[in-house]
Amino acid sequence: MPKPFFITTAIDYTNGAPHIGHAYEKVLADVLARYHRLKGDDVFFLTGVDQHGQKVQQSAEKAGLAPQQFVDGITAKFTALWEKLGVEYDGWAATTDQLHKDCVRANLQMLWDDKDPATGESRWIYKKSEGGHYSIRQEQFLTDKERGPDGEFGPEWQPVEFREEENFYFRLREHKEWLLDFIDKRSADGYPFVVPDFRVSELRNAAAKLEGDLCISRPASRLQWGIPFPESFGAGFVTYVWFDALVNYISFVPGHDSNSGGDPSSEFARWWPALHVIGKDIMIPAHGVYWPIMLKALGFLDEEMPTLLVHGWWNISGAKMSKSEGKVVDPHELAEKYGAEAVRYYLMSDIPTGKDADFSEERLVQRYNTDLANTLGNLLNRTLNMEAKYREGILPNMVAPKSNFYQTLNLDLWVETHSKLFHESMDGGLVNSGNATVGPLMPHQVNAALHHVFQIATFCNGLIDSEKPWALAKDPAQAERLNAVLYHLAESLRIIAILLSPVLPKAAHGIFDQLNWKMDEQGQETRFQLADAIWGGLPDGHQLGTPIPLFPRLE
RNA sequence: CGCGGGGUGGAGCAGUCUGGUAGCUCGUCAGGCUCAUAACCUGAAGGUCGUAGGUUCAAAUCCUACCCCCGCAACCA
Repeated sequence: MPKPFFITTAIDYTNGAPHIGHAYEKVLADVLARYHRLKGDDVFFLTGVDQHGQKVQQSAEKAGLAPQQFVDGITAKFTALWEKLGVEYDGWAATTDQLHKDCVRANLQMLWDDKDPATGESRWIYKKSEGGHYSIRQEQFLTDKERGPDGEFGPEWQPVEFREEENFYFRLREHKEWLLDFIDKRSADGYPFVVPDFRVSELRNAAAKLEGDLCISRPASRLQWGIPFPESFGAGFVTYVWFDALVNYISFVPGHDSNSGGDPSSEFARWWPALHVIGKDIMIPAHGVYWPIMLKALGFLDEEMPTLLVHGWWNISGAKMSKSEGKVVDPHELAEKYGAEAVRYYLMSDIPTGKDADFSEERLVQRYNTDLANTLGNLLNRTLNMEAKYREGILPNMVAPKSNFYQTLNLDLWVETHSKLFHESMDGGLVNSGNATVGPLMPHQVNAALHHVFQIATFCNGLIDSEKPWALAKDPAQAERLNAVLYHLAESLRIIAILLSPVLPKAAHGIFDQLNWKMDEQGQETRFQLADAIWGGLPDGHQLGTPIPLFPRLE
């Protein structure tokens, strides 16, 4: 029975075109999804777009379009980018989807109907009237905390007006202790709620300061572009964006019945809970505070809570990305210029998961040339050329160890060791080194995993130099040794390609093609599996393909 | 004393939880090789690990104080 793996990304706000940060998050999730597919897990990868809210409404008005028309246009830019970058999701969460709207409304209804017998009122949602200074820009009421040193509200809030409003509120405050206990419990269990774990303390501090409840409605008078509250709440209310957007993680899961709210079917339960890949800016408060409390309200148990994978940011020349200062990078343009695989490789290799990094086009080119063109591409090329030159492309029978030479190369051992390190970087957990346990290791470290794969390629390049196949070829007495060397190189490349395939799916297949290793001959229908990454996969007398530079150098 | 992250050879980083010859990629310099995408391999130079104390046989790593940089309002992952 394959293990289910449910992974989501933040859904992107359709108020502007995608930039490099959007691309990073989706590629990261895609790589993790592909890795789990490679392991043979059942994967459901959900991503999408957050289409409601005041800003969209305003932007649409400005553009002279109906809101749906406007978001459809922006949404198309996102889907086109994912296609270009090879982001292959299984579910598309668009918040204007009827399925989702039904789910949000069903959830609200369920929380509303969950009455406290003592009072006859909902245990989760209450209505109250509040007056105060309202920031139109922020879509929120302001408190004295937001006042500047001069006692006035700063330009970041303007325009501000006084306003009295009746709204629905979701109870957060009374669940603060539960949330803190939950966060602590998960950490104590060695399964932190937030990865990387240095963010746990940040979340904990924020949660400890939690006061007040969350306003989850907006009067239709000022916001039409949203999901209307169910009629039982009374007319004229639209759902606040986070109470709408977060629910996508439930509504688009297969088997979820939009009418059942928090009473999911068994297929839903099989997928749940998720690994939520999000940016550090939306951990507090949305995903780290609102979401677990919402899930608790909907009847999810502590052991059914998700995990947050919080990634860092790509800065532009040392500073935070900024649209207003023109500090943005267009991933579409980048992929046009260098190719999708180059962009994927750069985004995955040049940032430690969870931390920030500096984006640089020069670095992209450098990493491409060094790792992909020189180390790996050239290794493939020289290997196949030698095969063709010395053995007419036919791999000698080296499936089983046939000579002492085989034992002395140690390449199979090296491949095994670094494959293991590759998996440890991806999976995390407790890791043994020598006879001591040195874990727990943080999971999802794609950059480290890639490093280990390239260690194999580097070792192969070194082996070629020390074995000198061109010299062996001139000495008939060394035929056996040459056979062993050539077989080892081809076999290593095959395994490298499998390990690399989550990050570089197209290049991996390029390597398979050149090795002439075909899926149908291996009894595979759609994709290679991790199970194929064991030593000895290339059969006796295998005919290799023609060498073609796989990663032409960028200048 | 608001919160969090960071300060490690020329550049970018890992290592810090679990103290024990300071590691990786790039760059520089010198050699080697010729199967290969002017690619590949080997070696060298270069660091008092932000500062000052403390603990210890031993500190980049633990403790204390301090200094500096970044994020915590918007567009925005």
